Formats: sequence, C-alpha cells, structure tokens
Amino acid sequence: MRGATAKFSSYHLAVALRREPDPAAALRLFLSPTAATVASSPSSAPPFRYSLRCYDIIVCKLAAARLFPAMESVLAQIPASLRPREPLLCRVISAYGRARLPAAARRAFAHPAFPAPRTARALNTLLHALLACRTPLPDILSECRGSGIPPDACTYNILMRAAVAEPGSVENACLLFDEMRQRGIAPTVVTFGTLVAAFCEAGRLEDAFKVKEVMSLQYNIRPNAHVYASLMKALCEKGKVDDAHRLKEEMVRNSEPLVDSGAYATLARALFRVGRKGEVVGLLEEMKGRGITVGREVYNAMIAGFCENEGDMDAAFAALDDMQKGGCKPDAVSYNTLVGGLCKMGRWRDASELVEDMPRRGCPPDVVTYRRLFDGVCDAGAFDEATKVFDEMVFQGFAPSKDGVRKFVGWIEREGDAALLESMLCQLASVNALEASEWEKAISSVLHDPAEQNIVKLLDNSRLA
DNA sequence: GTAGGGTTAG
Repeated sequence: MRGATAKFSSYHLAVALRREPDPAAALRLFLSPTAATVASSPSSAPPFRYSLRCYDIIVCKLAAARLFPAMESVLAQIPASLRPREPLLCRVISAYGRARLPAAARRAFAHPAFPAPRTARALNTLLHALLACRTPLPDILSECRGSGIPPDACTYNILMRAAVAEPGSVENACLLFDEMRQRGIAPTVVTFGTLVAAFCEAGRLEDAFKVKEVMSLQYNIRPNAHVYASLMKALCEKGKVDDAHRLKEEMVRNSEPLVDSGAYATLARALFRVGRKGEVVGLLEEMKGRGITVGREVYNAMIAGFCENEGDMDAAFAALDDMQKGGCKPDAVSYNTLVGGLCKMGRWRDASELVEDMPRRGCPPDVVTYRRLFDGVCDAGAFDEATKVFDEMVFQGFAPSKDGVRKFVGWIEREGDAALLESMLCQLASVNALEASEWEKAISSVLHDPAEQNIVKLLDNSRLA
C-alpha cells in the first residue's frame, strides 16, 4: 500500500507539473509538491521518490524558459539509479543552443548526470546547437571528429548545413556530400533538400535543378515539398513567378500525397510583392479544393504582404483573425510582422501595446519582436519609451540591433547623460552585444566624468565574460 | 526537440 501511495504521489506531481504553464510555479511545485497536490495533508512532505517522468517534465520546462541555474540544480539532484536518458540530455543541449550559449552546450554534452556512452543522436544535437550559435565550420568539424562517435546521415546533413552557413561555400557542402558517400553513408531526402537549398541560396538555380534530377534518377528519391519550396522561392526571387506557379503544379502532381502549404506561402508572398495580390484568393481556394491545410506560413505571408506591400494594417489584422478562426495559432512571426508594420506606419504606441499583449496571447516576444519595437520607437524619437523597451529586452536576455543601439546612443550623447550611457553599456555587455565602436564613443564622452573608473571596471568585467 | 524549406529580421 505504501508503494502504491508513492507511485500515486509521483504520478500526480507529474500531472500537476505538466498542467502548470508558468515554469517558476512549476519549479515551486516540484520543490514542495505536497503543498499543492494534497491539500489536506500535513505540511511536511511525504518522502516519495520522484519518478524520472517528474524530472523530465521540470527540466524541459526550465530549459524552455531558459531558467538555466534552476535547471542545472535539478539535473544535479537526479539520482544516478534513475538513469536519465539521452532524449532529455538532447533537450538540455538544444536549449543552450537556442540561447546561443555554445560553451554551456558543450558542457551539457558531457553532463555527469547522464550515464555514458553518447550516441550519434546526442552528438548531432550538440553539432546543431553549435551551428545555431554560429560556430565556424572548422570548430564544428573538430568537435565531430574529436568525439569518436561514428557519424550518420543526420550528422552529415548538419555539417553540410554548417558549411552553407559560412560565407557562400556550397563547395564545402559538396565535399562533405562526397565524403559521406565514400564512407558508405546513404544520403537521404534531407541531404538532397539541403543541397538544393544551398544552390538556391547561392543563386545557382541550374545546379539546384540538377540536384533535383540526380536525386530522382540516380538515387530514386522523389523530391518532396521541401525541395519544391526552395526551388519555387528561388524562382520567385528571380521574378519568375509564373515558372514557380508551374513548378507548384508539378509538385502537386508528383509529390507525396502529403503536400504541405509551405510552397504556397512562397507563392502568396511573391504575388503580393509583384502587385498581384488578387490572385492569392484563388490560391487559397485551390488549396482548400485539394485538401491542403492552409498553414501558418500562408497566413504569415499574407500578413507580411498587407503590412509591407499594401501598408494596409486593417487587412493585416483581418488576416490574423482569419488565421485564428481557421484554427491556426499565430506565432512570433505573425506578431513580429504586425509590430513592424505598425512601427512603419508610425503607430509605435499600438505596436507597444501589441507586444505587451503577446504573453497573454500565448506567444511571448522574441528577439525579433523587441528589435523591431526598439528600432521603431527610436525612429519615432520616443526615447523615454525606448529606454523602457531597452530595459525590458535586456532583462529578457535579448540584444538590440546595431542600428537601434546607434540611434539610442546618439540620443543619450545629445542629452549628455553619462550615467545613462554607462548603465546602457553595462546592460549591453550583459547580453554580449558590446562592440568596440560603442566603447570608443563611451570612453570619449565619459572620459571627464567621475564615472570613468566604473567604465574601466566594466571593461574588465566584459573581458571576463 | 537529431537533420532539410516555406512566413519576420539581419
């Protein structure tokens, strides 16, 4: 019976943790579960053992919320006997990747809470995290080779993606493709999708189409929606909207039964750009007729079209409504586009209100949201508001755009507010966004100020970080 | 949430 109670408690904690949307509240629950789960019980916690499930849930929640110190302390508490598994480790690694903390991602890969050995899956997660942190290809390669873990197709796909991310080197991606084949690792549809995207991005459309041919003729792998989407986007960028339209027809004829709406989004966006928005309605009807769900990207493409090409914010918000009515939850891209559109129209107060409302709408602002709002508010010369936005974004761990910083610094200098300048530089350093040029300005303008010594101290701190 | 594209920016 005692055993049953223990299981019962741990099970209910897991349910409660899963249900709690606020990560900080989830952590409190995790630390003193009885206070919330068993209202009638005495305050002292019954010593039931946490299941691995409970650790899984709380670690994932803390990772997603970037509450890393708390996450690490929970990880350190997991009893070795529970043997936490690699998927959880992967969540931790990729959370550090998303937070752009490469050193932390590397440390996590070797985290003592997770029993050795590591498989390619953990290695691939680490490589992908390093890629997200814009680690140079040679460093990613040496991480890979040094691990001693045999690479698989996924590893090579990530390495190829990293190669393409370097200043225009499709060649390195091709070399990796050759190496992959020499090692007897079969390329997948993802490999070819990566190559096609790489050639498209380099503007080498003929080569991209050649890859499409090779994959089907020599490897007997049919191009999927990803491949078509890349090609269609590249065609649209060259102004060949009608060719893209024809390619879409081929996709619908030849591709897997599951065609998603991504390629349609490209087309819709392109039609707005060339002033043919009237054709978008037909596109939507075509999708419905073919049983293709109108996805988030299509709505986002329309929102962007109304904001940027039409300057019609009412239509943009109407598209947002349609999106929600269509059972599609707006994401950060939807809101960021609207925030940008409002700012462009000089309506930064509305933009600011929308941003404040985002958490309530289930979509917390991201780095792009804050950058667009900050830039917009600075452009409008509303520097008191800019100070607020700046504080908030830095508090959330996001760095402003260089452009915004330049305008903001210019204003502070005109005001001659050395103290504000110092605190701003300090905050920039805290999000690793301090550039040499800012230092020079700061030092020249604050040199005769008593705060000078603090600046020097600041410099040392930032070198440490 | 191990990998590729499509919708925002840079």
